[in-house]
Amino acid sequence: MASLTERALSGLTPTASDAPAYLEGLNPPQKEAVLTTEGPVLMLAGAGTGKTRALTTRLAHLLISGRANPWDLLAVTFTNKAAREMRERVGVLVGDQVEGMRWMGTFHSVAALILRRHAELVGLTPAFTIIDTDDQIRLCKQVISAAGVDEKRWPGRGLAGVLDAWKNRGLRPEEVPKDDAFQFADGRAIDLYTAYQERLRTFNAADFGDLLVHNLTIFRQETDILNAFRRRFRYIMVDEYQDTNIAQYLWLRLLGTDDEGRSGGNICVVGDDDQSIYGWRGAEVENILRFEKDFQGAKVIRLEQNYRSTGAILSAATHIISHNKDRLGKTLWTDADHGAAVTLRGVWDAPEEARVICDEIEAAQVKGRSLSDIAILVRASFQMRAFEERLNTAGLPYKVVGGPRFYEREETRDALAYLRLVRNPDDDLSFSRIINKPRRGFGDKTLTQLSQVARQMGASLSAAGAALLETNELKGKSRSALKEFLDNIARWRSAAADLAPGRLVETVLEESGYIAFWKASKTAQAQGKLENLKELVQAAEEFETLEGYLDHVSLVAERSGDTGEGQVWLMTLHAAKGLEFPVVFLPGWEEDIFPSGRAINDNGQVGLEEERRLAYVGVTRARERCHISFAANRQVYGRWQSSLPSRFIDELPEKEIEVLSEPGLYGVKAAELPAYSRFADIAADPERSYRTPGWQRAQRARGASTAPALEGAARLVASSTPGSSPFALGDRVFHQKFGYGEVTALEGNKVDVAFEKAGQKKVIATFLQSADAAG
DNA sequence: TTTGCTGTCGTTTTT
DNA sequence: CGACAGCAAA
Repeated sequence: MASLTERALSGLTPTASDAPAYLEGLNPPQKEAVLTTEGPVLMLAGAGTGKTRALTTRLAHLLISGRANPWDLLAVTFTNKAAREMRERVGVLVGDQVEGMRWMGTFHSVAALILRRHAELVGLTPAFTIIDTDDQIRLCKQVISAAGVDEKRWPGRGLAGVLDAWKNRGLRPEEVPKDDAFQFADGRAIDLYTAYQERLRTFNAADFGDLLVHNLTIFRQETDILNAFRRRFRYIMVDEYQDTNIAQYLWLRLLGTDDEGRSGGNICVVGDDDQSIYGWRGAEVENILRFEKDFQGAKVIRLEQNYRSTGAILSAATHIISHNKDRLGKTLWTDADHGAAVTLRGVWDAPEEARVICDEIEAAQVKGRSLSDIAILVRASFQMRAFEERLNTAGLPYKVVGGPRFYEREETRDALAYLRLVRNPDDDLSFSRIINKPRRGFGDKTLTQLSQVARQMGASLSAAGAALLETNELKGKSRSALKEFLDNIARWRSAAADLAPGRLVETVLEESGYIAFWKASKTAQAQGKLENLKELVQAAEEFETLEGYLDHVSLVAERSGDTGEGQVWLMTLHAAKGLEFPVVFLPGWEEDIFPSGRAINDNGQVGLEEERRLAYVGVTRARERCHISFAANRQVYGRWQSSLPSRFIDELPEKEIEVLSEPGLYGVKAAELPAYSRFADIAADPERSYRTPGWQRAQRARGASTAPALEGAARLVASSTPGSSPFALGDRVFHQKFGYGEVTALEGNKVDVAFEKAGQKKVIATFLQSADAAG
């Protein structure tokens, strides 16, 4: 008897004319991914292969074919943005039904939903508060100090990191391997974890990691609850599976299993092992590499046809990623034209890199390219400064993606603390945040006193405060301030039942004097903060309950966004994942920057492979044009350093690359890296490099400013044997940034120089002149 | 309470 | 170098 899948797949045969319209235009693997509804499915979707389309069509197919009700579909993503996009696109296919998909959201929002239903099983009430990273760190500090651990040596942030890592692995305090205790505070880390969890429980709060870990606890303890969810979630979809951490993986394994515990549920995970770039925050590439073993009978479907990039760009990306070892393996291909070559350019330093790129952007704009078609993707945010400066001078509007978000701002967090305290008077973190904000004469000293009382009583700050008011211990201003504060909270609390969230927020902010506090403030940011508070009230007006609103803010609230229309995009490579742009600039391809020296230092080969995936992600963002560049000198922490071109540059396919650099820069690594000498040849060929528009533009742009040193260097290399240095031990030399020095060692094209001012450095011979010539 | 000094440290970031 | 935290002094 034909399985549902087989019957569904029969719709693919040419004779069937009644294939549903939503399948039209899908390629065969995409169709297969949509129609293979039963059993575990791993959809390996390369960059730009129409993953989201397949995924949303699959959801639509499950609904339209009547296999699942909207409210029984579990569909999880990592970001709210991805969840929203999925919702929109499924909505286009299925209409109103999408409204009923309440289990479509981020891992955290779905886990929070489940936890609210069963909070009491982990010692919380359904109204528990979700605390953010900042509160987490503050709480860690408190725990550290309460435990008498040296706060100098063991900062709160460090503990928060350790706890996060454990929670990412799904570990409760009693489950942490004993040896791991030495990751922090000389072996006391697990005790601190226990104390931290106890305090969270007394506040009736959970941090982000807890949402998942508590879910695991509930599922494991209460089989009935787990089975109820298993029956409900007959179909599960997971986006970006390569980014899941262990806790999320365990969560999915529990849910994606049938009642009898067989790992054969209808779970469909979508991802790309080549785009796993979040190992450093707990993601386990292993999860996706292991999927076929974890879920018996899993079907692997590869989406390999790329609809985004030109052949040249794809070839560059494929070459780079092929240097990684642990891969499931995919071969991307395209019907698109080969397109323009990927360009590679070496420049003198970061400011020049920014200048050259901005010149190209201006040139593209003149040719009618919209600025919002162009993106500059950097490895680390410190690289952005040079670009921002240059974009400003050039008068090019730009939009930085990333940075602090709305709910992370001081005023938002203060306002939220008031609301949380209204909902949950035992929320000590919120209490201590706002008890003296605005200033009420209840300062740190009194707060410490109150904390001690609270600890002795085993009660929250609010409760301890109320008890303290019964006695005569507090006097004067601090007493009246505390009384007024607690009375206010109680009054708002009783008012909360009858007031809409928007009205409540307004009332609280007005009556607490918080608004007045900023109105009276003379700081430059005060006006903006008041506007943000208004925005906060407006946002609250869209919600029916305070709970719904607070969850929205802690789990869903997003960056203040504008569209970036007519602006150049500037962001990190991480932030660019999932996006695409017609024109992409990838600056800073230098050793230590990209690949990041720290990634390799901390994680060796694994770290390097993740960096390489990041390079792959970067290149595959480009649709039409991709421009890679590197600088020979860079200021790091205020010191000039010479840098070597990234090893990833050697992993590019030569024939796809157009070298636009000044020829002098291509002596750079000839000695070490074979690819380099070949690039050097290309660069030395006037047909290939000197006549390119980029070269000519660079010539023009350079003008007279930095020219002498560079051309000096170029001349020098031209007259020397490639790959060897023209200097001898003891030569007195001059370097543009480091000044005068003496050669102390020679190693191929690299020279050790004792500089008079800058000290001992290893530099590239190309950038040295003999001191006489410079003199 | 604000100001200013010193010291530290320095990827990537979502929830 | 520069951001920021923590702390001492006014």
